[in-house]
Amino acid sequence: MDRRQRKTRTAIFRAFTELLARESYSRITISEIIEAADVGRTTFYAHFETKDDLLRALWAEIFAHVLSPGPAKESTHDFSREDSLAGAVTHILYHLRDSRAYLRGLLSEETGGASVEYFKEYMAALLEKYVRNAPEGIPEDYVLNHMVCDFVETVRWWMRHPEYSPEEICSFFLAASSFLRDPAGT
Amino acid sequence: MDRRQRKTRTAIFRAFTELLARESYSRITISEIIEAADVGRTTFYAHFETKDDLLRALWAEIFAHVLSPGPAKESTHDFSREDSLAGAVTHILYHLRDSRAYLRGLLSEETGGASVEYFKEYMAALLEKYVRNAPEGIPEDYVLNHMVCDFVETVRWWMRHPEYSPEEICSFFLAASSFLRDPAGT
DNA sequence: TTGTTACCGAACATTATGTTCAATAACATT
DNA sequence: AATGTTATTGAACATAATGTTCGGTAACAA
Repeated sequence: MDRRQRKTRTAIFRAFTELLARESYSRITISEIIEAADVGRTTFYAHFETKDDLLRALWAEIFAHVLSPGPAKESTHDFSREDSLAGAVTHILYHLRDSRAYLRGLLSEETGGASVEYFKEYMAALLEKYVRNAPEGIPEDYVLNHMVCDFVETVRWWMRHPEYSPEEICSFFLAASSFLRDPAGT
Repeated sequence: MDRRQRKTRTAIFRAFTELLARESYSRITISEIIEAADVGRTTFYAHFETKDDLLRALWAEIFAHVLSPGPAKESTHDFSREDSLAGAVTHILYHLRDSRAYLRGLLSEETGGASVEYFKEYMAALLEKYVRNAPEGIPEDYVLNHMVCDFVETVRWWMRHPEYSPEEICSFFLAASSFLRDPAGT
């Protein structure tokens, strides 16, 4: 990729996340982003079609990091057995904590539903395989939807109570999610 | 209240809900509402400060109906013991079903978070007294928040699967909500 | 060196919000 | 029925944000 393109792209992302740390997504205007990133209006639209497109790209970047391969190269934590439910959830929570400065702006109540929906899509893909033991007669997609919503809401709650550790938050989530069963056996 | 005021107010509500049956809240413009209600621009702003204000008023109206007093005058259903959890939840679901035509537009994913937040506020007040048996060490507000989110998500799911009855939906919700305990004993 | 590509900024069209104001019609009161 | 009050109207206006167009400039890759 052209060095110029890379520069503008990161400048826009940096400006966007800095703004998200201070106000919620829906209140941020493209003009604000342009000014903060110090790029021309035309340039922004050369990279992203809409503000929503930028949002989608940001979520993709967050989860690209969460799902990054390699034997747990991140320094902040290390779980040898991330195929366990608690391990996987805690792993995700650690990564989300790295983004906490602007994650609040992404999940705030005033934020339009779009942002939360992107989050849900990624989480649905991650949690799907852990959904087990749905009581008889309850539709499967209801259960998955439920679990994803629970996780999102848990993270949202966490943003308002940052004093808890990823492990504690994980335990709250697991305690509240009666349908989630660990296929590996805890 | 002045008959003219009443007329415009109901005209605006009617236009608003009709539009909500077709598109989600965030996509509806005030100009659309004005045109559909066939009232002057100035008149709209004489009644509501913003579109959000109209939204708040609509939610208030919905729950005014849900919470309407009297010994179950509604014809669609009758529960003599609505102090039971299942009874209360089913009661609410019946009322929400009456609004299903536009409720989907109010809870749709594209809708800004505001609408869902109003819903949550009312539901938190209604469900609060049923929250029981939170596991040791889990904050109470986390649990309540969780339950409310679960209910909202349940209703949202219901809008996409209208073939289920309020009783069935109630059973799904109760099965998924491990923290909710009926103080009356079922 | 040369052709390509990205960036810039200013101008412009478009759309939606919210306000102002003078005229008109509906209302309540006596 | 007359009168003062209040609601509605429509047009005009200010403001703000989105998204596009275009000619010029600078960075890039060969």
